[in-house]
Amino acid sequence: MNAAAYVLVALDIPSRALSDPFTYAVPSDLVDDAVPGCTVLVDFNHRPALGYVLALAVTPDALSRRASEDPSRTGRARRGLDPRKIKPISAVLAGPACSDLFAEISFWMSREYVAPLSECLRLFLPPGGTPRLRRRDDGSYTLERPAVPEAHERVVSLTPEGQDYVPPKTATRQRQLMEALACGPVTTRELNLLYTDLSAAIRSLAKKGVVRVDERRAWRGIDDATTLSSAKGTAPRQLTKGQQAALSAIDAAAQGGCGDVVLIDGVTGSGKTEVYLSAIERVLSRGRTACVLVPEISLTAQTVGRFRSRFGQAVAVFHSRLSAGERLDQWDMVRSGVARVVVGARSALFCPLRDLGLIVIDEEHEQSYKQGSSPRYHAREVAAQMARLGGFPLVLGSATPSAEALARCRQGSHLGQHWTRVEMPERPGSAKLPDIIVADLRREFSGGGRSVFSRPLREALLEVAERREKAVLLHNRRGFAPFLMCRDCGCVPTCKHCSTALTYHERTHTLECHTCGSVYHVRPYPAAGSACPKCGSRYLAKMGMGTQQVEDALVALLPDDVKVIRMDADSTRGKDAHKQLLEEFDAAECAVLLGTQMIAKGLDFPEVTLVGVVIADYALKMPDFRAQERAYDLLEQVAGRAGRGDNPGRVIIQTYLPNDPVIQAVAKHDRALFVEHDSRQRREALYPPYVRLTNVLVWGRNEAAARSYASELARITARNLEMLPQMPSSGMSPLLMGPTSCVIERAKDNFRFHFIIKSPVGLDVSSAISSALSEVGAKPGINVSVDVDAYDMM
DNA sequence: AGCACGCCGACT
DNA sequence: GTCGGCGTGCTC
Repeated sequence: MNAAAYVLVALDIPSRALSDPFTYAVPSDLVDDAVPGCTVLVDFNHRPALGYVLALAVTPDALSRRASEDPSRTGRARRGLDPRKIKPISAVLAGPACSDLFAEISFWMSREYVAPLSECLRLFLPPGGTPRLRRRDDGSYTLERPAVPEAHERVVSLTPEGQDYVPPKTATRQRQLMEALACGPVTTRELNLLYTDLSAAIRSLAKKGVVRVDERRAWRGIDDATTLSSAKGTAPRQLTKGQQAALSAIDAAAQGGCGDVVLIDGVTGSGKTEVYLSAIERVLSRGRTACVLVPEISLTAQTVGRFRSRFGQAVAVFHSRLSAGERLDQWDMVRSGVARVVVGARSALFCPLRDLGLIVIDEEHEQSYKQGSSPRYHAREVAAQMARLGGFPLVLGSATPSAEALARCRQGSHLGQHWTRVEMPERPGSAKLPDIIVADLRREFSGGGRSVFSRPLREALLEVAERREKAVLLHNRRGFAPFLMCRDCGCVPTCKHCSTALTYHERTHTLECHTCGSVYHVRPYPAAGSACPKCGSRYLAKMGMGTQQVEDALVALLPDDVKVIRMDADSTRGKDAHKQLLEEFDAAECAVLLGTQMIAKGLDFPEVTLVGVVIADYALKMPDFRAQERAYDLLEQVAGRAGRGDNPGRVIIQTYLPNDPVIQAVAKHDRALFVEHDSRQRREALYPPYVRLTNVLVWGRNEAAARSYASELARITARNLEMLPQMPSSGMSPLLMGPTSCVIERAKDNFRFHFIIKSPVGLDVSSAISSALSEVGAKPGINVSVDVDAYDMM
């Protein structure tokens, strides 16, 4: 017997100060249950605490050595642990529920992203399914068990003896039941859909031994429509050259066993999904499992359907719209091994797949792969780490790869992994690239045009109406919202608690703060009573355009028989609203789909002959070094919606900046033009991927305290950065800028300060910040958030 | 995180 | 003389 007497436990207390695991002894009666990944109750500092078992050992030394061996730990070396201090674990509360890599990946994430270990571990836990400890007012603790119950269903089947049973002539219900069971077992739920209450018949036939009823675990979250029609989709007979090249690159990476990365750089419609499916097929045939990440926005029934029709029952799906019960069941499908392929958003990376053999990240450049709250990880980086540890390939796919991925492929390797780019240029079938017309709004304006639509777009829309075709109109509101401005003094109303400009909501006549949610009632000019908060002028007027306003202009322009469908965050709030609106657009004879970026991704309607971009400039002129990349991606994607059928289609982009390189590159179908422009700018201004960029945010109610904490933290961090072994080959030393107040200076009555670190790739910024944090120490009322490889720096 | 220990002011 | 404020420090 090799019973482990000791375990390494990570406490479920989210504090950076408690990110080191603790050693506990295992009483002999718990030896069988205390396995890695299980939840335990321990006594910690004379009070109960929850923890997760990370590793087992026969002696306590083995565990402490493991922790101190870690070369990245910069604190003073862990002294030998006094064996008398070791306490036993009190109980095992839940079984192991984790993917194989959970302990190593949590450690890595905790260090890399300067996050509490327990926050990283929680990502791996069953959704809403672990016990929690609650402290009551009297100081005692109570254990809360998971609130989401498992679902079961009952299956009725014919017994061997019951095959030939003939019900009495008068027993209609029994005959119906026998009829239904003739082609195999049926669930009681299905019987209730087809017939009226058969429960009495089931009961009496079960008593006679003709049928039997089995209860089994039900998997909520599987769309019946897609599984019932699971006519297995098969691979196309012939793959394109590009697809074959991509597959052999993936094979080579799998053979290598070093966790190499393959970037599939293929235009929209070049068949990337087919490459994923084929690669997954090979992984499954080797008895391993696969995980596919898709941006939340394109996680539609269409996408999931492709996987389910190929792999049927074996596919679990994770996205934000699942209910708690559905989420738990999908998760259990993975844990129990029923599902061997997972398709989901960012967090699907952490579901309990065993023998993971492949990770695919589709639309690799998408921002949504970066988590916006602690631990602020990037799914691409976590996946790369998993691939490295598991020795399996990571496949990235994109039509507009991120600058980061392109740079690593150009380099050939990154942090010990090979990065290979495979190009898939061809668009199968007859589909041709659409013509792109840039409509110069400056000229429109000076010519007296005050309409939402320029002449070319107006005419094109009318032609679509006349020819009974379809059009897609993009109105991107990200980073831009309608606001009020005083025409006399130029003042823009801002939130009392936050310094953000308030957005104007026409329907409710309210100004809303999108940082804290405050609502102010106001009416703009020409309503009576409109007034500027500063100078009192009546001319407080609306600026910018909401989707509503574009919709109104569209309805006014087009004849009544053209259907106008608006799709944005507001109109897709309901459960299936997204799907319903798309179906409506599909069914219409002649229609215009007007929407925000959600319409740019993944929809495939061959009858669309016109794509219009109402104004491209909001996306371009954001104060963010990635704005150009995002704008290019958005325009490219939306342009790809045209010309999917036989008609090549037209794209019209309205802009005040017709000479901008991004617009030019899109218009000329020349990505190289954009990549060259963007990478030159990034290199010159020292932005990723040429450096790593880390944002450290400090906030608190007391302005002076927050400011001085930020400068102290910055000072110590700068000192630590200098102490790190430098990287002369990079040609730069780390740079710390700030601290300064944030773009959003105040939020929810907190004052916000931040500093930014630009460091050579490969330098351990995280440890410099970590040790600065523990040196400066926590201060009540002051919060710190560290964002390594930050995306949002407002 | 949370709680104990500890060292200085205003109270029965 | 004690009660209690919350500033460091430790928890396997």
